[in-house]
Amino acid sequence: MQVAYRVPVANSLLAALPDKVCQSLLAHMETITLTSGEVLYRPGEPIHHVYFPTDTMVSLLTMAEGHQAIEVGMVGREGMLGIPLALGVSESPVSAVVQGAGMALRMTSAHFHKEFQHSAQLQRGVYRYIYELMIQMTQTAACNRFHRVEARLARWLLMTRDRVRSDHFHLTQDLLGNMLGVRRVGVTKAAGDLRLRNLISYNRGEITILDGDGLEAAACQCYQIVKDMHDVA
Amino acid sequence: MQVAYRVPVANSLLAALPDKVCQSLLAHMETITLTSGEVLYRPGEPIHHVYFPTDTMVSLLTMAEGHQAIEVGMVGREGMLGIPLALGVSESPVSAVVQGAGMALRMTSAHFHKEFQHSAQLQRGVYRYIYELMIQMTQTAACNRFHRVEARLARWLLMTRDRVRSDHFHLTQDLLGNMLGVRRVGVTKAAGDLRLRNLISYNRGEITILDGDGLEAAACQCYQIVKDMHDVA
DNA sequence: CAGACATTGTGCGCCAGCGCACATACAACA
DNA sequence: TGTTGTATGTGCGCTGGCGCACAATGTCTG
Repeated sequence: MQVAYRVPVANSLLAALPDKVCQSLLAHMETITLTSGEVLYRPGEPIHHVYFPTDTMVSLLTMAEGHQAIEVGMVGREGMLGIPLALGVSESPVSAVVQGAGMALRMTSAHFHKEFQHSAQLQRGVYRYIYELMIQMTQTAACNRFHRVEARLARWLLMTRDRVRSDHFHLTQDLLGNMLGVRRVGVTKAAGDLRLRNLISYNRGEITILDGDGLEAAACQCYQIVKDMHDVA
Repeated sequence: MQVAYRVPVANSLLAALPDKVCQSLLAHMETITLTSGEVLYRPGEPIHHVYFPTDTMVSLLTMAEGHQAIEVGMVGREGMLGIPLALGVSESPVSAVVQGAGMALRMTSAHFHKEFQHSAQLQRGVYRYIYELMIQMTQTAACNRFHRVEARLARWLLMTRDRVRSDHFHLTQDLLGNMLGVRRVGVTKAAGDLRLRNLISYNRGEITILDGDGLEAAACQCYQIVKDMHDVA
């Protein structure tokens, strides 16, 4: 007789599912390592896999006419990539770019579709997550419009920390500029300021959060708003 | 014997449903007149009704710390209000404010929930719409970040026209400022410019689009992007 | 070790939009 | 007819972020 003990799953969307459902999903999944800069989806292209990050972070990016990209959402251990499938669409409207290298579970679209049809619990979890992602997106939209670069940078670093579960990650200022929708130089200035205040350190893409509380104080409230939402969830 | 002829439904989300499903929904709906400025949802408050606009337009707004609101989405005859219900959540994350006075069909949350559970077609339609709304939101987010007030104003007017199905509507510059996330004075300037170019006319809140094509030229491409998406849909 | 490249730092002029304050114009109503 | 309130127009100084250009590092590789 088999002992059914629960393997701790590092992705909280999966972990929240009943044991049976979760095991059934895991049976069709593989663990893969995502590397920084990897592009999981491109706008308009079909989705081949869904991903459940465990200790990595993936940015959702939109382009704007003649401009660089801008981040509209962030997916980590609290969520999944490939939600259009749950909405009956098989292509991604946004780019998905891996920011923090790390691990994720993945599964083919076909398998996901099958599991999704068969499990009301999975549906519930995914739909709930879509709701949360929409809140994150709208909050991000307002934030991108109103708040200063320094506060947005602080928020971004904190949100990334929460998803990657580490105070240290690799990311150049150039890429950060793309996330925040500002010039690289704008990041240089904002980051330099945060460093002066001993909140972070960085060197050639190696960023470390030194003072999380201080960074929270420097960030806009958008950080707390999105964080609270996920906690309550 | 009853003659089952098809009543033309002015809401395209409903109209796309099979006759039977559509009739079943209509049986539980009432037609109401929405007046400009009416608030249908407030963030965090429970959703009592879902709405299917026919010739009105409703703005979805988010607040940002210490700032005015900003529009993150726009719902007209192509969609519905109350999508959180379809995602298993009974409260709205955003404000929903009526911009263009007009008619809508509405139905209680309880009835909608029942119908939604029983009709796979309705689910398909609504989920598809959620997907489209997400695209609109992300595009709006990028647009709000990058494009100039004048282009965004032009886009807003065009999108409103498409939803209200009229070249003329009532809206003060002050309210427009809230939509676009800029000062009222910013709207005065941008609108004055559009007027100088004979693209629009306005007087104490009465706005008329004089030259739709010219306005499209003045708008950012975001207009076309979102429009194309709905057409293809 | 030298060269190529990637990353970060700095300076400078520019401008869209902000905040504030005030002026005008029109409408409604007493 | 005057008063009050709403809507629009204008002016002014300020600033955050932009675009551009160049300098100064650190890293990798041949």
